[in-house]
Amino acid sequence: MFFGEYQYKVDEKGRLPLPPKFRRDMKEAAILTRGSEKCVAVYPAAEWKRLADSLAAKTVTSANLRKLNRAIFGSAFSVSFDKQGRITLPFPLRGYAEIGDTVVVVGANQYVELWNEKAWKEEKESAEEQATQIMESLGSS
Amino acid sequence: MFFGEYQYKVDEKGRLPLPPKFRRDMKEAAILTRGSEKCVAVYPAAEWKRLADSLAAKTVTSANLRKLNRAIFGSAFSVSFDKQGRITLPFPLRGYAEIGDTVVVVGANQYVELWNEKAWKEEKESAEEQATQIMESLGSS
DNA sequence: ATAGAAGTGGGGAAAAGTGGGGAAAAAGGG
DNA sequence: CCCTTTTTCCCCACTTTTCCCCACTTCTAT
Repeated sequence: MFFGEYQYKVDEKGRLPLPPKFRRDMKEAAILTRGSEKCVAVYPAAEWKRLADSLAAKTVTSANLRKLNRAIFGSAFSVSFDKQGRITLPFPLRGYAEIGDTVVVVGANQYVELWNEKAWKEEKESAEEQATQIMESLGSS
Repeated sequence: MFFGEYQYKVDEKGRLPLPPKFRRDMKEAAILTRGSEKCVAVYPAAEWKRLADSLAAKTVTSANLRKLNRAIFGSAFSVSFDKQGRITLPFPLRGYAEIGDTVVVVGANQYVELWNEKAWKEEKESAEEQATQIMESLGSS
């Protein structure tokens, strides 16, 4: 389970550390992919496999399956940690989430998200605003 | 399992590299054929055999199946890697996918696709859109 | 105050990307 | 059928990028 919010620098080589607690749950490797919002999603290998399998199990037309494969696998990258516990952010993802020389690492229960500092601030505000409503509607079901 | 998105140059001789990780899963050779969308599909030999067998298993009476066979096998090329890990893109396929002097190599789980840069950008957007819908419907389960 | 852990930066070796030359093979014409 | 021309394939060389390792600084906890 991942939670908390951390800010780090991204160095000139595109490297960024993950919090030690997160690292331990990622073992040696992690899968990065595009998040639904403008961020990068980081999955532990096992969690990624679970997600990929559940998508593969979904019955869709073959044309849709191809599209789905492209969306899921096309933007996925496997990364490993160096001796300092850093990962290197692949260029396409870095561009997509518009991450410059700083990054916000956010725990999101089953996985982790990487955000542009400014984008995260905005998302956070809107999330806090809506969280109350969502929790109330959840409670009534 | 193939994933990720990589951009390479195609040199004057029609050669292009594949990512080292992909190469390792292709052993010595690969099969190229027309993709269903405007791209080139790259199969590892084993995966290609699986595909060919599954087609052979169907009853040959259907005219449509014969057409399919011609389309798939007629435009299939076996290619090998040179010492630098490159393949040579056969001219007919290069023309079909309209691949110029740059190419985008996309992992799509069981196989790999080669795209014209611009065409991939468009396909990617529509794939993302659709994937979001499917994933959200999955999320409720 | 000190020791350990974590964040940050950079240098060097190895791997990967890119381009081109030459030999062998194939194709074509006399 | 042989010779010439063209194409293909293999190999070599250079450049760029990546990865691994080391070192320094900062923060925290005892």
